[in-house]
Amino acid sequence: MTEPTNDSGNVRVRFAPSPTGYLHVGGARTALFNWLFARQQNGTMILRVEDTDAERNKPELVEGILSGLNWLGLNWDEGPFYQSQRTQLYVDAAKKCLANGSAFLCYCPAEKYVGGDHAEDGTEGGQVRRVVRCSCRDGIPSTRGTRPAIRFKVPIGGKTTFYDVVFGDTEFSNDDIEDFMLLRSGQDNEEFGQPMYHLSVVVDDIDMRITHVIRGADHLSNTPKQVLLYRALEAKPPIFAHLPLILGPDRKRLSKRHGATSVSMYRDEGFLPEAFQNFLALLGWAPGGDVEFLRTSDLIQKFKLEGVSRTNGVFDKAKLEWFNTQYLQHLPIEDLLPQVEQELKRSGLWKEEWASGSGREWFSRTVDLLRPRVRLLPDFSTWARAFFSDDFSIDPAAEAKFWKDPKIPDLLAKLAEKLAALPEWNHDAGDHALRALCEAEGVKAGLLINATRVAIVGQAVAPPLFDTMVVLGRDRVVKRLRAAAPAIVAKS
RNA sequence: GGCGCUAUGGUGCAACGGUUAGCACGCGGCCCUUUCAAGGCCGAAAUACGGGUUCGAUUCCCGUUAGCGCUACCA
Repeated sequence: MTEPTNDSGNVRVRFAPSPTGYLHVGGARTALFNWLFARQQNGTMILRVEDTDAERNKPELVEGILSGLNWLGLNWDEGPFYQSQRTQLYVDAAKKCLANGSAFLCYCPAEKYVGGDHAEDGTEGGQVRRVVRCSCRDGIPSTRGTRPAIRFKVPIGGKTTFYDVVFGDTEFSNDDIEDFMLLRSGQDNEEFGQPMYHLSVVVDDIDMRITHVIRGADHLSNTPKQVLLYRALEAKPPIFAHLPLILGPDRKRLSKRHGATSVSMYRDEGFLPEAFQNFLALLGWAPGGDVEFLRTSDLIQKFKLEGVSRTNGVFDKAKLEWFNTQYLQHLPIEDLLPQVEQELKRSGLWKEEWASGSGREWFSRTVDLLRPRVRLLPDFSTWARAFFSDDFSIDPAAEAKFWKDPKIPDLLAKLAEKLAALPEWNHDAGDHALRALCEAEGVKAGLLINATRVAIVGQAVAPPLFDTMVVLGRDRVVKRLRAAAPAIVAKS
């Protein structure tokens, strides 16, 4: 995945995370939409790490971002490329702008250009300073003896327009665009310092022949600057598609305050990647119509940039959980098995005999029996532990709920012997045996059914009893029943 | 402050000039029942506000309001 490959399709897209944090939900959705579009168009997906800011960049985070993408099944065809290793390209481009008059050497102190949220110091007569046109752009250095930075020389007057697949034709007045920084001023012996975002993005998108820039709508207002840069570098701008932002329940931009915002947290909680993908795809996009359960292949087939919403959306964890249960319940069993296998390996309950043959069949039947009641993958190791291990404990709440009746120990003991003597072992045989016993003892079948469930799986909640007994096998069931009776007596 | 974007139930989407405004999550109720889920049925719940345009506006235009974004020698 590191070597550039020749592209068969002509669509080329990229996902360009900055390693200043983990892969968050919004980034994952951007990556997903790029990926869906690339795969559908038979195009090329490029991964580019935007690590030009040496101070904020944390190289160790790259690995987490890549593994998050891998977990979601979002693979790439070229890269990862690192901008920190491509500095010369950006410097050359900036100098080209300088040479053709579309950029200038700026000697102003940084504070002069500060605006917006950072404008406390830049206030002038109560007015917040915004667009700055300093004298440097006309070749008159504002300050002597300082090292210059390179700024883009935004045209005076006129408009910059571009087409966005999601937001349509968009235009900005050039007079509203500040002369943005291309290259920082140099430190020590450097001629110039680090390249800035707009420069490196545009240079790379040109160099990598990106055809569609699919990214968060927070970049919509940045786009005219980049369009101006494309022109200055004599390149044709790509097609833009800006995606609405993902917000927390309080309608603020999703952040750590909202709990889990990193995709790795969802992986660790035990969500199925395909369910997560399905959920994410439907946040800001819909195929039209009422279908919601869309597997990866469906998404690839139906995805359309034109169908992307322009409205910011709230991340709704309850809906994500619903998607997960849908996948747990409706996935072809063979697609679910490997995930459960992985979970059992993680928790140390896995046995090699379940890997193939009759063991695999048993494993498949058991998972199939369990899955309507599972919400997250780890439930297989915790709630359903008794299905995979003899080392399990009786849930105190289940005990309190279903072992109250003083007749229970005796009934369980009798049931054990009755089951042990059964000529055959299947659902109906167990059913009949239990009901016959209850009739003879004059108790309701429900009483013993519930008590038996607790005895053999340790839980108040489990699959239907007689199916559970079949899956567990006669030996286990009888053994657990025999153990339960004296245990109850001992406690009371 | 300036510029930009957005506005359908609590949430995610649908309806892209004509529907009793649809679906899903969540919520409430009922059914099923061997626990708990699942499933089935039913219910409460929305076009931000004000003007236009039109025979007719959720849909097109303008304004207001609100939210978000950008406004860094961050990305």
